[in-house]
Amino acid sequence: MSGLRARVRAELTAEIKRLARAQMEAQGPNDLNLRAIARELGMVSSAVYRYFASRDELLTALIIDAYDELGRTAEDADAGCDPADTVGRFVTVATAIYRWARTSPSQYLLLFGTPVPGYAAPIDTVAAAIRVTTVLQHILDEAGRQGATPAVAPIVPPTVQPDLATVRALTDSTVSDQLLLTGLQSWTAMFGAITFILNGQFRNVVGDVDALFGAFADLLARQVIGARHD
Amino acid sequence: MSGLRARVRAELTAEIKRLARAQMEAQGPNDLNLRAIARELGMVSSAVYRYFASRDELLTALIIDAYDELGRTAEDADAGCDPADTVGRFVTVATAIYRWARTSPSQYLLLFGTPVPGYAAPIDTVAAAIRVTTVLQHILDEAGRQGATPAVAPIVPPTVQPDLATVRALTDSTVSDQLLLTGLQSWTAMFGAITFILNGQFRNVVGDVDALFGAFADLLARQVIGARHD
DNA sequence: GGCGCCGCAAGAGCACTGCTCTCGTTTCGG
DNA sequence: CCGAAACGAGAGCAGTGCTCTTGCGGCGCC
Repeated sequence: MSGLRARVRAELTAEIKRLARAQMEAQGPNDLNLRAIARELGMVSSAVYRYFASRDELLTALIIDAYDELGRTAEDADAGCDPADTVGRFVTVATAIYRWARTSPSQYLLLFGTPVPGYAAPIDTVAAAIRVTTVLQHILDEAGRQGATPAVAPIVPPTVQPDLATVRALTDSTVSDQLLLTGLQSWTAMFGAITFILNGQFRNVVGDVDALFGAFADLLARQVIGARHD
Repeated sequence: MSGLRARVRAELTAEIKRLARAQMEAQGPNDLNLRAIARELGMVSSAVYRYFASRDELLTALIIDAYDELGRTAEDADAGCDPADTVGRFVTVATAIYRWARTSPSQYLLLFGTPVPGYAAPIDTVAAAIRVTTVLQHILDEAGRQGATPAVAPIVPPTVQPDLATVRALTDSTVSDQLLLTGLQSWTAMFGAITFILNGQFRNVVGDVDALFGAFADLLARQVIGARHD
């Protein structure tokens, strides 16, 4: 096992993914071109199929890698924070996610952009996707333990209560329905803002989008963790 | 002018767009297939180019139409509201937008999904895009006139103040920077939530996404229009 | 060590795409 | 009424994802 052949294979697999990422970064996340990758590798297109059975399979591998990078980015950012400062943690993690998204927009859009046509995310991606939300949820858990209450109390629809319960179970926390629902809202708002900025939806409207996102992140954190009564 | 030929041309143009929309709805917004449209029309592919010079031009036309539909949807929803009930107006408009997005997801994603590769939205689309935001801004203006204040006061970065000023000028309103920034945040949060739901990001997490969105909309409205001191 | 198997790259080829060009025909407007 | 413009058909070009066959090379087993 682990002969020369296996090593070469691993290297080539990584190289293909690297080139694929570079290509997406250069010309949008949607037109991943197997033949161009093969060309850059000095191979013929059919040879690439020895490493990835199809374009979708390569895409899946890239998605998993991206989820992992995103998760690691969030974890690293959170690790450098004062654990008790939940507002600071949220802002720090949000900023780190935003920076990563700006650095490699095509990878971010691979995860949160429009899914490619006919592509159904395999189960493999789910595990990788949980990582970043776990970080966010841990912050929420800590806030809950500190007795935090959202600035505006949401109305929790009865039909989503079971869903909240399963989400809560992921980190076996004890946050209230209201805090959890507000947290969910803030997370989608954060990812939504990043997607908006990346897609250029604020073009010709807001110049300093970095500052805008910073203001959003701060606002979101304080909307979720509004008051603390012990 | 307006001879038989012109009428046939207008009809065929509309028919091409109709088929394009149907095709997108059937198999994702990204693979708009000119040849398939020509086939369904009983024409040869080159004939379609008499009506749209390129795939991008057809796409642009569809985008403008979609922005118009979205704007009209928002306007109609707002028209049926008590003008003074700003929270109710926001929730009503948001719900109408959400319903439209669920009805024709590919059209919504055409506007708020990942832009197609290499496609730069022409100026024509900008005018159409303003319509829906104008509705939302009018609601915010009314709230401002009533002396509303956001539930959590945002920190307004100095660099975005001029941007806020230009946004404010669009409806020559007098809302405060804080209210306007919070409004901007709520709008991106709303569109972000819809995009999340449409992209299936909540799959296997939340079952009743309709109820979830309703809760989000209500929460957002009350976060923006928090207190009123006259 | 040798041998057979399997991984590998190459090349041709299929069905498809967006788009261009040419060529008769039809329709409109001065 | 007649030339110009608009139109549809068809062939064709360059490109795509993917398949199949054909040799060549490293690998493990006896």
